[in-house]
Amino acid sequence: MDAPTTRTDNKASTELYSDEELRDAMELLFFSYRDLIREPDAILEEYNFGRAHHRVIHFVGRNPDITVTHLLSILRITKQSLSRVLSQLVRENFIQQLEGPIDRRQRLLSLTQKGYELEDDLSRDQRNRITSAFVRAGPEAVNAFYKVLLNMMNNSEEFKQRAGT
Amino acid sequence: MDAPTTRTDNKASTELYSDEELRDAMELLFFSYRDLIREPDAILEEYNFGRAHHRVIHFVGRNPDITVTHLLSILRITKQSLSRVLSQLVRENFIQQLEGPIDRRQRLLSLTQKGYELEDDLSRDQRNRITSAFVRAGPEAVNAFYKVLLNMMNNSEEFKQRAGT
DNA sequence: GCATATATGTCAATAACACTGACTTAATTA
DNA sequence: TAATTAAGTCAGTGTTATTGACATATATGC
Repeated sequence: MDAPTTRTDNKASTELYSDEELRDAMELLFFSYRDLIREPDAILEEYNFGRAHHRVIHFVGRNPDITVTHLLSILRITKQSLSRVLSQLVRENFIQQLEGPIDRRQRLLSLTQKGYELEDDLSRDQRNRITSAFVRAGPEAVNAFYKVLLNMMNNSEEFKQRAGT
Repeated sequence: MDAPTTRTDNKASTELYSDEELRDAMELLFFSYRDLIREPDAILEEYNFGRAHHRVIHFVGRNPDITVTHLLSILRITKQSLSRVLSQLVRENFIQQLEGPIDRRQRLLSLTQKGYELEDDLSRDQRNRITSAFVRAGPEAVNAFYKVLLNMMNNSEEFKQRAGT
């Protein structure tokens, strides 16, 4: 490698994981993420939808009767950004908005039958991919996979709590 | 869950991994990916760069003397999309282009000293995150993590070959 | 040596998805 | 009643991608 010393200056070759190994891990995440969204991307195109629509469909599907505010906090986008996507999904009857029974300002979001069907379609290849990856790697590997990713992210406690239900 | 039957119709509760478990895995990837790019995103902003610049810096850093064509095939974007980002990075002296010694049409790309410094900066938090996730999960978990992600992606053989060098 | 193919770069128009800022409306809460 | 909250809208902007059409220099096949 003809990289200058700043790069190869690895602090210590005695360290557990080399910088290059860590960069490998990052690429692995990059490539597997890319391959995971490839098929849904193709399906979305048929509807003239984009990834933003997929994310909304996914999180509304997993959190029936979610409020707009809560959805915004998960997606971490602005109201205006969500608006375009969400109003399209409502207009085309993939998502329905119901007035909150307690707080009538709220518009509780949920998937319609049509929305569930699209979600099923969009996630099919992803579920197949993950299943086959889990099966091929074995059950201990699945736990390890969860452990590593949870350690990588910020609010892992919150996630575990949600996923545990 | 009050989802209609299309959703909860899980084919079989005897299956190894439930649809909800698989959707958990997808969210886990989504959230950890998002947290991984958070810090680099903030650094890029100081330079008025975006994620596209980061990707170029990363892959040029890992593949010194890469050709434009090869870089395009890794990134899977068009020449025109790369052009804007790459010419900026060259103009600001993060990347240098050298005429190919054999094929003089080629412009071999590599990071300058300044480019390596930026790459180091951008990847620091990511490397720290991954290291700590690996350490906390233990060495067997790291192998399992690789195994699962490799099984999820398309050209895993190609990746393993590259990463193995 | 000439025709063809390849590597790179550029101009122009368009689209998806995000942003900021400034408001409005309706309903809840202090 | 006043202030706050939930949701939505209008207008303008920026980044990153796209397609299509060309231009230039170099390499390669016959």
